[in-house]
Amino acid sequence: MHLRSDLNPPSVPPPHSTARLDERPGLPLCYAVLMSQPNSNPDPAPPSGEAPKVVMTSLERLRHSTAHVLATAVTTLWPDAQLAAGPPVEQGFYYDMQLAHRITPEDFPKIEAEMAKVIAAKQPFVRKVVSRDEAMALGNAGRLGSQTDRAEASKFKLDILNRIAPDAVISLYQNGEFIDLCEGVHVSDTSKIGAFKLTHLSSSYYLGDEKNPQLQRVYGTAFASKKQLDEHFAALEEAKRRDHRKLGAELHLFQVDARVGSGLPVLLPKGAIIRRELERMIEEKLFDFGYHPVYSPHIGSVDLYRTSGHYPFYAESMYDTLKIEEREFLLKPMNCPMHIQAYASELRSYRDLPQRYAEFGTVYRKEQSGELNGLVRVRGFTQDDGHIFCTPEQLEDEFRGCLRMIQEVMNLFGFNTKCRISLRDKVKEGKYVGSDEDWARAESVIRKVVEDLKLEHTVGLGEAAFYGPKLDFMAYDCLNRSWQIATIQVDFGLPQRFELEYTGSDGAKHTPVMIHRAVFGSIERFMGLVIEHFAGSFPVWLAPEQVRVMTITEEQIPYAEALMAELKKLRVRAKLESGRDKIGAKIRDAQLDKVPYMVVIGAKEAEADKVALRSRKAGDEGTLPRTDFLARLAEEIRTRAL
RNA sequence: GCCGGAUUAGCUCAGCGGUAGAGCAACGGUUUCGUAAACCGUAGGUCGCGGGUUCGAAUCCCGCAUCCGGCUCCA
Repeated sequence: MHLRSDLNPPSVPPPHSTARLDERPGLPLCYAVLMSQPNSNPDPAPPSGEAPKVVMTSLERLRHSTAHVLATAVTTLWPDAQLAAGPPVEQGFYYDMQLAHRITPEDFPKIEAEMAKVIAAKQPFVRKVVSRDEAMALGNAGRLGSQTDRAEASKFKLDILNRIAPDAVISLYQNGEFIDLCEGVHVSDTSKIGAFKLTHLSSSYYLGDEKNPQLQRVYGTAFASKKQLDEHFAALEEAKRRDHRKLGAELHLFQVDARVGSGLPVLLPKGAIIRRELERMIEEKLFDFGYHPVYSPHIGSVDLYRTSGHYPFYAESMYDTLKIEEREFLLKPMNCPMHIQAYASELRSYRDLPQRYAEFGTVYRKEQSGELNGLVRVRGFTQDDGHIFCTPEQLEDEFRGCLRMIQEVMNLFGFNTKCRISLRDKVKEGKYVGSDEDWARAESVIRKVVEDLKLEHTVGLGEAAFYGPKLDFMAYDCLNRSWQIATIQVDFGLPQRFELEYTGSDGAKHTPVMIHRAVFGSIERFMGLVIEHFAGSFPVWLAPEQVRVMTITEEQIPYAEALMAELKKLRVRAKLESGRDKIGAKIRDAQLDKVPYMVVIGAKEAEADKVALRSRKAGDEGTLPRTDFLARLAEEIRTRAL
């Protein structure tokens, strides 16, 4: 399980529901597009013949058209290019293509110059509805996604054509000599594209399938005006400033060092404080919600995971087994089988249920090197994992309890998470275990609770765990990439596989139901997202250094030290700065270290038993009695105020 | 893992075929000062690692490592 939160700087467009896409993941993307999108309301498509059905915002439309302009430029420069898909995406657009020339960033000016010509030519986008046969004929002549007939057929376009529903309307869009198989929608002509820029390159697999050919993907972005384009890049720069990897180094929170290993972060003292505070907060919630803490080891018999089904389901992302006296052990990839053993440690009666177990369980997974990312995607991480064993009758209430706990925690941070019901995709045979009835029962509980609470959500087909459906919560990083954080998973399967039982009021043996749940998901990931959410300016309860006391001259050191002693008694993390720097310099240092409260002690304060308070947020707050300050501070920490 | 890019002092970066540079930080000294930078000085780098080309490589070429952006994966 993995999760993200809403940390967007105001200037970056907020994430947006991807419900349409999620609901129909089987669709071959492109042909047209359908994706998420920034801004506002969809504009109606311009009327032209049989109007396209695609719904797009004006910005998406502009970007989709820019993707066609990119394709036009590319096919001018490299007529052999085979185009695949070119949709708008959250930050701009891309076009996937296959061509002999390897495009590099050095090619961008050349391509952009060619695009500028197309835009200057004011080429109209002309929509034409054609029969399947007409489209096939053009594809076979290499004419789709190109400017001329070619020796080689338009292979990807033909493939897409074959995937389009038999009764679908097939449309082409043409600008200049460039014709593309495309569902629409487009701006009226290329001159409507105000400002654009190619941004980066990557590769992609055709239709997103690893088994398909690898394509070159060119990304760009476009806006109606140069001003908006500039603002977009300025906002991106701003967003990068809150990158947890950058802040992690600047604020000495953590380090990922090759000498330890990729994806294996070491939390430095200041980062460790944040993690401890997060854990303490969760521990209080666990107590409130009636959980029993348990502890389990870092390795366990591979048989445990054979029984659960994790092995060999995920064998390729587990580390190799360790052999100890002829028995095989796994570096723990999941905590649940161990918690299951805790449940099975004694006979259970229905009177004992629900049993709720929780642990900060560290697990290790062989993540692909290209996926590693600071604290948010690592190879060893700690789940704030919990497992609830209950009767089927208790399931719904327990599920609600999990949801409430997640909401309480998210509210503490002001996180704005997105919620997704993750279901299995029945097409993917062999990816799941358990009976259809159990899957249906589990899904209905999730849907019922989500609907009762009117929780805004999307549906992710194929996102379920192999043993059951789940409700996942996503948060967003500084670049608006989504990460899974909290999750609640309903599982009828594992209790059966492990033959768990409880004695019912009827005296007969029954199988309990399990809920797997996590609030942070991965503590490391959550920390990374918290860092970005607050841009390193943590609320007092989380701040590694909560108060910095600074003196104007040496005269005030005794008073300042007495204050430090009091702070220590209150378990406030404070540091005394009594050096010979000017107060301006001391304040600047504290401000750069993002210390929430700065206390300035000069002769006047020492004399009157007061403190001159400066907050990171509001600046100089004037003087107040020492005791008032201490009371305010303690209260803010106790309530975990934002 | 795949495609592309990057890697120069603790940090941010300049240098791009001819003896390694700046600012900040660090360290030493001077300054006792009221809300975001006092002054002077010192030290600090086998230019990611390994090979190659060259009279000569931080600069060019080839491998590898790590990081960054995507892709794929994500119990």
